[in-house]
Amino acid sequence: MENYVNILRQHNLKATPQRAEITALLDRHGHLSIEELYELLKKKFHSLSLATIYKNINIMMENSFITEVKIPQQKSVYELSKEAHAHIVCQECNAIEDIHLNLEGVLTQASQKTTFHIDSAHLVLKGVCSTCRSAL
Amino acid sequence: MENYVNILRQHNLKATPQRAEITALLDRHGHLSIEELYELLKKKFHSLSLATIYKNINIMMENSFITEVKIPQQKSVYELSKEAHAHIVCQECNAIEDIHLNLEGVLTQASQKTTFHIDSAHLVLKGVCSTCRSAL
DNA sequence: TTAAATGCAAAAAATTTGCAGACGT
DNA sequence: ACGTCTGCAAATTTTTTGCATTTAA
Repeated sequence: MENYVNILRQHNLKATPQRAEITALLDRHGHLSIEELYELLKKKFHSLSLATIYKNINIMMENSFITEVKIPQQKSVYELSKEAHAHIVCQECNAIEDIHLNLEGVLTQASQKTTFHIDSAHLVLKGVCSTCRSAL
Repeated sequence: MENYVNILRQHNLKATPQRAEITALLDRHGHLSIEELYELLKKKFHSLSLATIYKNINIMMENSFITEVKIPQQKSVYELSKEAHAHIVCQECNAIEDIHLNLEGVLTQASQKTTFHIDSAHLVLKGVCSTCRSAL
């Protein structure tokens, strides 16, 4: 947990216990929605306010400490910022996995087909995870 | 406009004037947010209710007539459903362009790196359009 | 010690619902 | 004529804000 305190400070965020726990939860779970975070945080901080979560999510995003992942047909989830990567989401159980892909090919294609200068790519794949697939 | 009436009916939607106009606006503008739609619709239907927009957006999505496009750091926009394609968004002026890309390469990569069975891909590119670029 | 964070309550914004009257088919 | 849609008002849900108190540094 001392770990999380340091990484918070590196992002110019005061290391409060609530923030350390948010960090720990995101680290452990990978991706969590606001309500999921709230439910989990409340176990440790009984008097926790939703407002605190929103304020922290917002400042953590401003400081590029966490990133929002917008997923078609679902609520947004948040993750600790890391190098660019894609996501794959299970349509059955909503499990989310990070997946590192080489997008050079598509980015080259894209630059040829548009007059935009491209800065970043956000890719979300939808499918069915192996657990759900074997359960069918 | 007769056109829009037909395409609405093909999707099992009663062709009301409000719906025809929503269709026309999406067809003309490509991508619109809820508030943009509301502002534009109000010009034609002074007594229009936001509730009507929400109800229509929802039923149109259920009937796969329109599709929501979720964009990082911005409000969602809606478009008439068409064959799968990616989007490129200007960070300066929020302009959105459709872009058809061949994703075979990444999908192949992805299937090799995950145990998920992949059904669809949602790709949003971020960058700067040529107009904004020359304005810098 | 001081600026910033928390928690609470209230406010604002976004979305949904219920219902009476109007309208599409 | 029937079932659905619209518009309005009210209800929910989601997110933000203000302020007194606490707390990290």
